[in-house]
Amino acid sequence: MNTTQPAQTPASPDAIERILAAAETLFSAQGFDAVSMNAVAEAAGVCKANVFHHFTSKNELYIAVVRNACRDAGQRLDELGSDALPIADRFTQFARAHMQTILEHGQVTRLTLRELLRGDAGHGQELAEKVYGEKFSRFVAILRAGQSAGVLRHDIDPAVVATVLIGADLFFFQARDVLRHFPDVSFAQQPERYSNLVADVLLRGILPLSAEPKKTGSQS
Amino acid sequence: MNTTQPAQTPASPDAIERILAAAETLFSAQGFDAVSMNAVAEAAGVCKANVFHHFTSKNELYIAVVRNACRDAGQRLDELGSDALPIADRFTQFARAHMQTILEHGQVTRLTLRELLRGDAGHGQELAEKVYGEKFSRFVAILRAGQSAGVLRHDIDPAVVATVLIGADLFFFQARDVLRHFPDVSFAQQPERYSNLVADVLLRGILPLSAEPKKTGSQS
DNA sequence: CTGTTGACTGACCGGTCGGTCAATGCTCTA
DNA sequence: TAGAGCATTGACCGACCGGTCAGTCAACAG
Repeated sequence: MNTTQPAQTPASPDAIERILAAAETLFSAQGFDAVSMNAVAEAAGVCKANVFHHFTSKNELYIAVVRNACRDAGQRLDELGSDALPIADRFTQFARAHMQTILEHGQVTRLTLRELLRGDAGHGQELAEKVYGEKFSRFVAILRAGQSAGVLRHDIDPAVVATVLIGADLFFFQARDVLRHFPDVSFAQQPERYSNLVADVLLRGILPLSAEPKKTGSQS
Repeated sequence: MNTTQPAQTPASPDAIERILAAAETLFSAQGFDAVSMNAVAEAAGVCKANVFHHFTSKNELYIAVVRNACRDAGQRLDELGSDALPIADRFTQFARAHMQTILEHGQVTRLTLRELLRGDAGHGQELAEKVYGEKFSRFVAILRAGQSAGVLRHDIDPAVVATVLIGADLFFFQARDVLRHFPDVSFAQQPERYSNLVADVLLRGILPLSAEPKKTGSQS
């Protein structure tokens, strides 16, 4: 007789989640090598041997953390449907959503960047490919649709645009604290404003394009 | 009586350089924590104690490596003078030079990116600020000059353009191996072509800007 | 020759690492 | 009540870590 759950394992799933949460925090903050299993266990409030009971090795725990963390990321990107909007607004909207996702899931972002920097055997590199590949393909598809509709230049590579946008956002995320000290930078602490500025540059370029169109408004 | 140098230390500077070179290779490839002083010593062909004889601690060795490595980077950027060239060509030239610098000094780039990802106490963060700040300011100055000359849009933030370009290049550098597996990406192994494409997008934007200007050539 | 200096080494230190293992609960079944 | 099954634990292991130390050796100075 149980309320709802059989409670066969009174604290075990709780422990697993606590371990994963603690490991995610520590790994994203300090990196793989700098985090000891003892530290994970202590932060999770369990014994170290218990961590090894649930996860075969440190590597498996790390992979589980990455996998678990990536699952939640990149969902906000789905809210940008609204095919009715003009392409420029959709683009700006996507840029802003992407930046928001990066900032809100800072731990996952850091984790992924660390994984990118490893590149050794490709532990979670497959993860990065899968997760980022999803975002990437979706964004490229939007751009391609814009090209087909004639509202985007035909002679650009959508994948380049996507790469530039993602790179610009990730670099902003990584280098905020450094950029803050550059005298030319005024947006280091205003990610939303940065997103808008980036989207503007990517949309219209930096050349006045023969005759400067002045303020053309947004569209049509 | 000596030729030129007293040669008081016949092999010592050689050893120091070998240690620094080995440490740079290892640190950039595996990161700070994953590299042991024993590995550095072995790769340098000296005893571990000798490494500690020349460098007080592992941290000091790491800082020396970063400092030594950063000194050489960012020199190729000086060759982009040629004020006579039109702004579009200068921009493309800078973008290509920046990418070349990143790729040629791959170890330093990786080292700097790792340093960015740490962010803790800011060991080499000052280094990153100094080195990257130099490139950054120089590039921003070029863009500002272009604005003053009226050949660049006035309503853009040059620092944003610089950030986007640097971020796009660094992300390309980090994620080449991942991007290679994306079906939409055709430039993962052609950094020069990627540079040109990025420069083109940044210069002209992705919007056709009312009437598509067709192939405008490079410049009047 | 003797004395000094500094590069260099092998052996070693305390400590921490990832990982193992036997034993102890605790819950559910019968 | 007996016991199967799993979560949990403390004690423990060998390996390796960053760092130290006493001492060797070659090159100079006097």
